[in-house]
Amino acid sequence: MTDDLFPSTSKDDDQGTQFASVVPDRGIDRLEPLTYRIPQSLSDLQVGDRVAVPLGRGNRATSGTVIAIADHTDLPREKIKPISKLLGARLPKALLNLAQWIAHYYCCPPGMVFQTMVPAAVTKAVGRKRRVVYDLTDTARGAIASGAEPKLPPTAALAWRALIAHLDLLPSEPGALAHTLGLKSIAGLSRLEREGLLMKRELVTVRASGGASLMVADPDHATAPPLMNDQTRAVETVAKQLGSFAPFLLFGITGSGKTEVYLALIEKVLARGDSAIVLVPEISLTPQTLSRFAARLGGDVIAVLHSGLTASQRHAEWQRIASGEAKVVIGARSAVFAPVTKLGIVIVDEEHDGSYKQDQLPRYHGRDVALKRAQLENCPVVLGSATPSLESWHNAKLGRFTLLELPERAGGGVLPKVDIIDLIEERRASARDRQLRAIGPTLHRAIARAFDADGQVMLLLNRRGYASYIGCADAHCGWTLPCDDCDANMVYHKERLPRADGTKRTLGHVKCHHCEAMNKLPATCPNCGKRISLLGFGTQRLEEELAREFAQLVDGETMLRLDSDTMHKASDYQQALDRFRAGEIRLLLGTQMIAKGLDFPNVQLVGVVNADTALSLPDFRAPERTFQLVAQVAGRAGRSAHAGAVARVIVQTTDPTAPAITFAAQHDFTGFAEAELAIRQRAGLPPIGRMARLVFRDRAIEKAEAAGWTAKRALDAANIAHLTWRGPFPAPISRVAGYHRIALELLAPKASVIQQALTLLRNQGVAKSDAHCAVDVDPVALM
DNA sequence: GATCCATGGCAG
DNA sequence: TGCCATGGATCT
Repeated sequence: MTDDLFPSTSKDDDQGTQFASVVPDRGIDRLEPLTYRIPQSLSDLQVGDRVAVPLGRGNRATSGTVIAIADHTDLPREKIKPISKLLGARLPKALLNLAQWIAHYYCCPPGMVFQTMVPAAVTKAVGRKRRVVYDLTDTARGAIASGAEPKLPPTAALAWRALIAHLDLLPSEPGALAHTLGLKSIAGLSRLEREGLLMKRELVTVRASGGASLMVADPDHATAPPLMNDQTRAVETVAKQLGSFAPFLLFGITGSGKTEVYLALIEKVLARGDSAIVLVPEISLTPQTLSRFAARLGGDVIAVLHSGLTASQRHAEWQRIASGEAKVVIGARSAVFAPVTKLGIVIVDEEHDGSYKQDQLPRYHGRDVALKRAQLENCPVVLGSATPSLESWHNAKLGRFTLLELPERAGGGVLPKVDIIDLIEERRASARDRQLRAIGPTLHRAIARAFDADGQVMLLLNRRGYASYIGCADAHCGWTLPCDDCDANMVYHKERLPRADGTKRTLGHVKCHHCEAMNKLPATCPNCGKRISLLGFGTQRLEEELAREFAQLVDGETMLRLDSDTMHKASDYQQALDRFRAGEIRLLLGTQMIAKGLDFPNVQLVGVVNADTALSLPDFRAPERTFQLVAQVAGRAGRSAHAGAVARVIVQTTDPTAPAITFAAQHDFTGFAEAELAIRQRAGLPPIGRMARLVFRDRAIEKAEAAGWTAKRALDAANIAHLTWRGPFPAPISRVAGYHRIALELLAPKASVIQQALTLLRNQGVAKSDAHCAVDVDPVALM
């Protein structure tokens, strides 16, 4: 009515025009989306659609997500640009809400979240093919249903009869259809089109190319083994909650059959017509794991998302999920964003694993996002672990999560005996021969015994390279070789490169593990001119020592080293584990990579070469990580009752009374958790309190410090109740790749208080997640 | 006076 | 995040 009273030209232009709120895929740190006009050609645009829009003065084409559609806008008309085109992907509503929660909770730009949610291959539509196909019209369907043949000239009639005999061929491209129907030409088909019986339409498909085949169903796992009582109880408890939000902590010792619980639950979810998301750490995403799921659930229903996929495979898998064809999604951290429509359950296996936390923007935690998603979609979420994070354990103790326990091994096997060996004692005992060894006499004897009994051995050493630092041979000089650009020592690496004649030459160099710096080993100490010493043990040096001490160990033949230097692709890792399982490899050594390699029945000895490496880090979670590492690797031994052989675990440490180690040796998670939680309680640390961490980085230390102090002063002035903060102080690694790092830690008893502080800092522009400032909410590593 | 480059504001 | 305008520093 007001239209008649106040006619305006722009109103006429606006007739029927709609506007979309679009979040561009950029690190634009503002929570308000941008408004775009929806052109006539895109009138079927929907909320959740991924679109291309012009952005900025140069109107650069940018991908973005439509989060709202409205009939009008208060913005001046001339500011508004039109949406360029649809990108052919649509996010379900729950993911839109999830993205906005993440942007707020983790203090990061919403566009970055959408960019993370939708794989680049999907945005770029890698492998997409558009085909024009023939399909039946409604008239044709009616004719077929009635059984009456329409009146047609001879060629068309011939085509029609051929067509109704092979309806399964539709939709199909005209040429191919004519050929498979045995027609001489497409003339008959085009006549059918003119008669209104066939129509042309566009069919969009994604062709996945390259890469290895994703899954082979493993026949050994085709049928469900009978569940034990605890497993049945766990399945029933969770199943009762299907259709509503309910978090569970499935605490099951290694080998207790957590996977069977997951499978049984997924079967129930599928029976309801719902979908399931299974998160696993990237390293556990092996063909073994996948084939077990495929054998039980059927490969067609499963989609896999992992780093080894080609771009087109990733796109194809994503579309299979979005279309509802694939109902079970298995993947690493980012699979929590799988665009399933009717989510029935989320499973987070090895929920304690640190790799669930993304260490780049957006710094989200896959497990916590899984919990939020389950809450938004009203479904249960099951967190599984043999060594739960203290966060989840605490939540279970408080009754926020329902605790489900699997205290027994499925095959009836027993947990191995763990011996703690004091490295200082060992060195004293072997002081006579002057050679410094990584393996003390006790572990040495145990390895020999395991070989005598024809068993296999796994050794864990959580340090890459040969020598972890380089120093002057003269202890009085005290010089060590640092990285020029980082606050860290250079690590000596010894590469054995093959020569043309088949022999190998040894090439040594020093590397920085924080930046890409690489140098030659200096010949002498630059400080006093004396000799250089290679100090500390890494996996390469351990490998060399083993080859020297045990004649049966030949590198690459009977012994294999597994760390990020030898494992370049997922398939290398896979192949290594296969060779170990087959028994060809007698001894497997490596970093924490070896702690997760499923089960190896013939492992008689697991050795932790130095349990102190993780324990001595300046991070309040160091004991928790040490406990997890020792407990997880110990679980590799004696997974099945092996005839006549008692599996053994030896943990070497210079701190044999450390609770993280003694509790792990007794397989006593509960004891460790109680002791450690008491410590956290006293310090107000997570999970009792909540934490966020700001790291200010700059090439100029004064600037980083100034930013830290500005933030601190803003907090001082804000006077937020129950908030405490520490710093600014230099981060434990105070410089990385030339950037100084100044940290400020926020602590509060509740997450909401942390959120209040971050919102304040964000609004004042003091902490805004960019190149100069990293905001880490619920950090898992404090380095 | 021209040009180079670090810095900051902005994107509908 | 990535672009572009801005202005101060530096070279010719």
